[in-house]
Amino acid sequence: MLDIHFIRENTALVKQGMLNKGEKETAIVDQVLGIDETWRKLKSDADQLRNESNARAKSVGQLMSQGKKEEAQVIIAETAAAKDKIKELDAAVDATELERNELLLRIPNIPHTSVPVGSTPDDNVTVHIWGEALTDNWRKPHWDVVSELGWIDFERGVKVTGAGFPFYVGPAARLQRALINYFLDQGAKNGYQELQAPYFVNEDSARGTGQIPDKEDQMYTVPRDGFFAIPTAEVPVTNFHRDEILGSLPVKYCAYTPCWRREAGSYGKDVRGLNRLHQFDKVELVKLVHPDTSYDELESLRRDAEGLLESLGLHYRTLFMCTGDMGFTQTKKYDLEVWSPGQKRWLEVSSCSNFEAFQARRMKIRYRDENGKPQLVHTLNGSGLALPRVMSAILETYQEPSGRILVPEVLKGYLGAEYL
RNA sequence: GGAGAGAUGGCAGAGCGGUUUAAUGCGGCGGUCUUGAAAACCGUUGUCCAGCAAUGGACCGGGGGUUCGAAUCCCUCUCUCUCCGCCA
Repeated sequence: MLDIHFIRENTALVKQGMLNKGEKETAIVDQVLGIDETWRKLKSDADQLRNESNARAKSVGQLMSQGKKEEAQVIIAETAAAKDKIKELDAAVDATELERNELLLRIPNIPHTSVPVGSTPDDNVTVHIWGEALTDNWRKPHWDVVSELGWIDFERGVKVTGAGFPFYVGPAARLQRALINYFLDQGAKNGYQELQAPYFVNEDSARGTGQIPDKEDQMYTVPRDGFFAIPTAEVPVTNFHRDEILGSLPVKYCAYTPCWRREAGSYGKDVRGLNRLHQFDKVELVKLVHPDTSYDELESLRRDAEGLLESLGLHYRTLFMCTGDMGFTQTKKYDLEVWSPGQKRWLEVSSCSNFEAFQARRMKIRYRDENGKPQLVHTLNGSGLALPRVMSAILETYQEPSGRILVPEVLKGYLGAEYL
């Protein structure tokens, strides 16, 4: 969430940022400012009454210890009315604060000034292209490849769980495992500490990274225990340091986890084969950094992710996302899209974002500045990388006319074979 | 799952109804001394909210209650530890 002081002092900027992100109206900003003003008034009234009450209680104590019981009784009698008033004010303060915070959670982060203003994917800017697009017509889409070879069993996945929960069989399972190991090893080389994280999180964690409110519907839940199945490792890994003051920055983590997403409303070619699943594997990169360095850290994060695609020899492009195509929580975002030669289309395999202090404020993740005062860190994350679409791209890029699939050079050591 | 014990500042650890504005020690920071360092000594050192500031308020695991007054008493929840049970 945004700082209420910032909203107070930069009201127009916040409203413009909301509009650029595609929000239809900004009334919520005025609403939150009004409620904040009420809250501050109530709070100072309550503080003052409490101050008087504390002073009275203290003088009762003094009189009692001096044996002046009757004088003490007089003050005790005076106190009854004030007591009720304090209780009443406290209730009003709490209710107002709750309302204010609920509204604050619903105001999006505002885009960085460098971000192109736009409302559709056409307004995204391609900032980097690597490799050449394979366009041979003999290349089959990955779903044909895997069904002919029996490497991915979608039907049995439907039987056992439902659509979007496939089984990977034999070589596909091994390729998946090789990719996970390769990504984690590269993460370690780039200075990210490996973390094995919980696959379920509590409500506070889901709120910390911004899944709650409003995006609950994207997550699977375990109602009986109050858990959410993680939609990305970003949630547990960023929350690792929730409510902490960090000793040194930056802090960099990589983590492999499965991810679960309900993906309500998706259909058609978007969900064909491995394009969009309810459960998929991903290696995630997370950084907690000093505010002065966060945009440099975003560039190096992006390069770390791009390096993985390059070493795998996969044609990709990097998009600088426009204001309207960014999420609720980001200030700046790059998407990496890999070329799928069988489908002849781009597939998103990584999203690298800076959140500035938006998540850190919710999670109270801080460091100490040169004066020893706690300050909020900036948080960033990026996929490094999402597995199924990388796998599609490999199956389509490395297939030979004979139907065999060559193993990318960097994975040969992991798989111990030339061909899958 | 059952029984018992516990949760206090960066850490350790007192306090169990009114000089607690949370003792004391360690650690951190500043200083004296020293060519420099160590040791010793002196000072200082929590977080959050409102306020330009002075200042005021909140916080002793979370929530609620008793009281003029709660770290301290009561209820409740969560977590940790010890023992028993179960178990990959």
